[in-house]
Amino acid sequence: MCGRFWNIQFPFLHSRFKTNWYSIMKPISIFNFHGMPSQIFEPLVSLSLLRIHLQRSSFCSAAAMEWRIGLNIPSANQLINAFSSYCYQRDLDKAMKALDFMQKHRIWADSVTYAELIKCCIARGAIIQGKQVHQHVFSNGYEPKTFLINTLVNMYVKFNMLDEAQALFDQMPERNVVSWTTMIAAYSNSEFSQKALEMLIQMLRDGVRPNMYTYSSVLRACKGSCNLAQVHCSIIKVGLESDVFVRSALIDIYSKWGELQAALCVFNEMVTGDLVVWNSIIGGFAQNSDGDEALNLFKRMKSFGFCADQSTLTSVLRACTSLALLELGRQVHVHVIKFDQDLVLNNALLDMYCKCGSLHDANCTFNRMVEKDVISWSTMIIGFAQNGYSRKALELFKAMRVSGTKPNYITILGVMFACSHAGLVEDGQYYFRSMKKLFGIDPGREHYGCMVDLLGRAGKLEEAMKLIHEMDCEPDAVIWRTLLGACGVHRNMDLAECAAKQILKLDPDDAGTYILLSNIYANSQRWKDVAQVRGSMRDGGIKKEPGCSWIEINKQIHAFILGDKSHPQIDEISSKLNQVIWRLKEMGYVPDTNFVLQDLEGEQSESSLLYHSEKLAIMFGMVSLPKKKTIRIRKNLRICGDCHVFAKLLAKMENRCIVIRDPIRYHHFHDGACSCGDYW
DNA sequence: TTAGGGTTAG
Repeated sequence: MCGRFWNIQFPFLHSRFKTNWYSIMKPISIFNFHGMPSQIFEPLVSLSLLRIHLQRSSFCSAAAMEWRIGLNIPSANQLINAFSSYCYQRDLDKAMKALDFMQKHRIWADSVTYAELIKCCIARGAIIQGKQVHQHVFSNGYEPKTFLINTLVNMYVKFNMLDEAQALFDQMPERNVVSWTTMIAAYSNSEFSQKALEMLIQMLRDGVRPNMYTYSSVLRACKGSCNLAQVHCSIIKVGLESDVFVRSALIDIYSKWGELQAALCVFNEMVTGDLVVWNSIIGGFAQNSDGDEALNLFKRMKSFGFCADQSTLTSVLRACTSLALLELGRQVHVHVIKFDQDLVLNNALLDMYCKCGSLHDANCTFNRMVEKDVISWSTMIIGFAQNGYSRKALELFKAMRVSGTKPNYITILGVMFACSHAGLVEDGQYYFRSMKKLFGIDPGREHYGCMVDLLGRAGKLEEAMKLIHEMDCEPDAVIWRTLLGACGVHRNMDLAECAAKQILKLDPDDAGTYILLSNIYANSQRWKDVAQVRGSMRDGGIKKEPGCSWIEINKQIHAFILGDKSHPQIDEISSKLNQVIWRLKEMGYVPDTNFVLQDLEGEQSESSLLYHSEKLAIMFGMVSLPKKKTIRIRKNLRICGDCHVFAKLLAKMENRCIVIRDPIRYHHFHDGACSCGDYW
């Protein structure tokens, strides 16, 4: 019992509810209504019976007992006190029974107690009870304080009942900064984020000064740099730019809009920050694929004495994922153990192992996870599919369905990716045709893209083209590029020209399209057309992105670019490469100069082919790592056919695994074969 | 005494 509630805090209760025999008698009928057996009302009921009922029965029956046996006479104060006690104990059922009693007898508690009850309703998702509290505090002319109405508005927001929240907000006789901020936060988190910005303007017009709570909420509603700049100016004007909540929200929103330099400026102005501000800036860089900077900031954070929490580690893992830093990722895993039950962190760990090509570690992590959600399952399915284990991906999808986890848009995309990369045309078509019926998911542009890939790879180019024309939405450059790639494989010149035309309409500077088209012409000996494509590229100043490969050795990342001889060990690497090629040629390796044509910027000779960046990176792995250690490479462009053959033969000759991650998928080379089954 | 910031899959 909370002593302070023994004092009547609302003097008007005396006038509304007089504690006399008449008023005490009234509850008796209520108690009977609640089902008390009539014999309980006999005056000679024993104390032990009372104890039993106090333990088993509701507040109302206990209060009735107390009154009947004359041990205690419940006054309005006592009833309010009991109600408060139930509210603070979060005993919702008893509190609601007491509330019902109070409602019938026009008794009101204080705002703080109702706020506690509302918190309890929110925590339990008890909408009906929450509405009863709302009705009670507005009944019989009672005028709740602004504080209490704010709490009710917040309750509707938490129940995702924005219309009810807005209606109550509109009825408020006066609104303070909390009232406005509650609604602004609600709209910022909703699909009506523009409304949050409109409310900020209305609030200022009403003469209510926004505070740090308001700004940290409204920032999330900013769409684009224009809104953001205006809100940022407003923050500076009211002198709130140094608040850590506002600062982290600013960093976060600038990062979300890709304005990392602006985010960094906000961060660098900080004199005393907290862990969340550090997490905001690290997360910002990690999410914008700048893993290097994210890791640098993480090092700085540690030098300032901050300890990483689950959010920090999640971003650090994401940085490792984008850079394919398996060894560093493994070190982070040691710290993840501290937060073993954190689902989001475990999902990030799982993704790191998948994207770093270590499926064994990924599978162990997945199997150890106590809690799995749709992201965990999707990550593992996509991980299997991208690493060339399509059958395992489909088996896991079946297990997911058995587990009862509902697949979503991305899960189905992963399943279709598995089908397209394993040539499982019938399975892919089945999932595509039945996804709406089986899972309630409408096929989106990406699903169509997977189907075009599936049909195109299988040589069903006309069917792929037909599907593009059947799409509900406009096909984008990615879909046309997929078709163009398939036309290259199956040498369909007419369709290739049509697809290339569509891509260049949508993305006129796409170097990849010019190169693909040029290769298709070259493979058919159409040299005039090859020259025309190259001329267009030259005239348009369009340059191919240079091929680059990265390898992690002793926590250092080494980058290799075709023709770049700046690496300090380049002589050793070149010498090793020449030895290896000589030995491979003895095994029957013949450089496939068809692929020289892909490299329009480089020398068109066998030597340029032999110095493709992944070959250099593999050689550096060979001279730097222990003999049996897997060599893991990440590269920015798709692997060419010659490097693919080279890696397969080398893996067999050296009896070691080589893993190459390209922008689309992974190649695990082992014993003369690749996990992609030469189908990529 | 009500309102606020950072983390996961294509």
